[in-house]
Amino acid sequence: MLKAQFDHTNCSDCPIRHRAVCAHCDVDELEALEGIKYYRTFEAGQTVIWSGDQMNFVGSVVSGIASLTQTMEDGRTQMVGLLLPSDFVGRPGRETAPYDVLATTDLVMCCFRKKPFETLMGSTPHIAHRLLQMTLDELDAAREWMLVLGRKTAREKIASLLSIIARRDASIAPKQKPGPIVFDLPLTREAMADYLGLTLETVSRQISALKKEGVIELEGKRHVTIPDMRRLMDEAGDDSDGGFLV
Amino acid sequence: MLKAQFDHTNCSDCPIRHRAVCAHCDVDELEALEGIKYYRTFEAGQTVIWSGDQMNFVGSVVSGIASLTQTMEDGRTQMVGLLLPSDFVGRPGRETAPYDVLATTDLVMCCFRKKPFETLMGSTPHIAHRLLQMTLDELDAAREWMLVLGRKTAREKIASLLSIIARRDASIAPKQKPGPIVFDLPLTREAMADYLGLTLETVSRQISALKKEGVIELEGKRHVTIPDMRRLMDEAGDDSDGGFLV
DNA sequence: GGTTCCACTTGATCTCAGTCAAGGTTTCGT
DNA sequence: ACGAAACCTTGACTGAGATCAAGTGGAACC
Repeated sequence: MLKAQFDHTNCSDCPIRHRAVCAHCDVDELEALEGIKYYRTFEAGQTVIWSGDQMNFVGSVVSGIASLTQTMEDGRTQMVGLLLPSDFVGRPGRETAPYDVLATTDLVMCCFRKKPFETLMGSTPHIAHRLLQMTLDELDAAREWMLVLGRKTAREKIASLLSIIARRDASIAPKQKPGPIVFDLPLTREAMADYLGLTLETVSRQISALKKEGVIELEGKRHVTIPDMRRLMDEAGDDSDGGFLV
Repeated sequence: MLKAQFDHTNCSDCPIRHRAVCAHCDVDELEALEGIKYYRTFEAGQTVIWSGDQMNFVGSVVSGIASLTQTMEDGRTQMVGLLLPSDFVGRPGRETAPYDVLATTDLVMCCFRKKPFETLMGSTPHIAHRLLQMTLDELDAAREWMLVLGRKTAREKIASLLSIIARRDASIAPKQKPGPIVFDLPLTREAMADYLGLTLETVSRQISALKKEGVIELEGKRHVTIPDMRRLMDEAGDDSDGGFLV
């Protein structure tokens, strides 16, 4: 039994809550994964993969944040997804990347070579199922975000983003106290603007406004405290506190 | 061999290009599908399923158009997907619908009872694969649409929508001549506005403008001719004519 | 310790799309 | 044929967010 080599205690890099398909948590056929799994690290700002490039791996984020970004010829850009630790990247059965993947912060990814991974998927229906589930989740998140982009005001957009990051952060370090939520913004104002379909100036102004009105507290430019999560979510226009994730 | 009972000639309702998982095209285990497949029809404006409802079927659109819509408490709505003939609806492994499904026109759907369908999926990896592929396509389309919602001008949004409908229409009746493209708009101005994150007045104005400038021709309010597809796509800000579909 | 660079903030102004309002057309029921 | 209800168009005005521009604060690098 090879399992011992790959169990959680042997893999300090991977967080326990590895939602993605991963040797440590999901696959008994560990022999099949030996040699096709590897780690890659990126510095903040580096491009993981360019839109249109050959994509010969799939994988999941171990630490750091990556973004999926689309760009028009004239330079307008829209972030179409945010990859937080445990999120999966890649398209089984797709040759090229449909958008740029950028390391927003320093980034560690746990990758699998694509071909063998696909083979494994063919012989392990359980993985295909898992992947389908995850893709459906992503689709829901994308569609939820369409409502944000299409119908919310700048202020609501900012509040929506903050509450997503807060919730996501809390679930990774699930010390869910009833008290204030504290986290560091992993995105620059510009990255937030690209995610929200705004300009960085508008982002800055709205954050200042939320701060002045006490909805959030700021220490420096990135360290955020949310004294009352309920209030933030009201600002976001969300009714359901039902957990949609990025 | 039961196949004869279900082959294309026996199913006048279903279009040949049934992209979805369907007894006629994809499954040899036809016995398994007998009794779990049925047709439902809806009139324009009817609700197929409400957000939050129990969803006990999956299926695909045979004819007509359905929309996936999200609504905020204050009534703002955003369409998050358009279901054209051959598109799939439903969430294997999900209990409740995440958004409203509305019949935008008169609608015929080819449905499968969910439980047996899931069972079948478990025993037929081929279907799970197909479904994963389709979900990934939908995800790409949703993300492409995020760029439209977040970064395009009203004019570009209209042009984007028209070119999607035109392309989609052409692929269903693939008589792809190089000449002008002709089709009927399946959406009201209001529905277009909900899809594009605009108001119906703005939609109307932009369509009038495109008409005045000869980018499109209109006969009545719905019958559209596109004399030069290339020009429309320039207006949409799309560079790649690469086929992204709704 | 100063210079440089980068991320951010704030102000002034402009513009695109939203809002409010009125009127036109088509369709459908009686 | 008439009236009502959808659906669509157009105009005048308003306002949220974009654009342009100047300035602040902190970290890194000689």
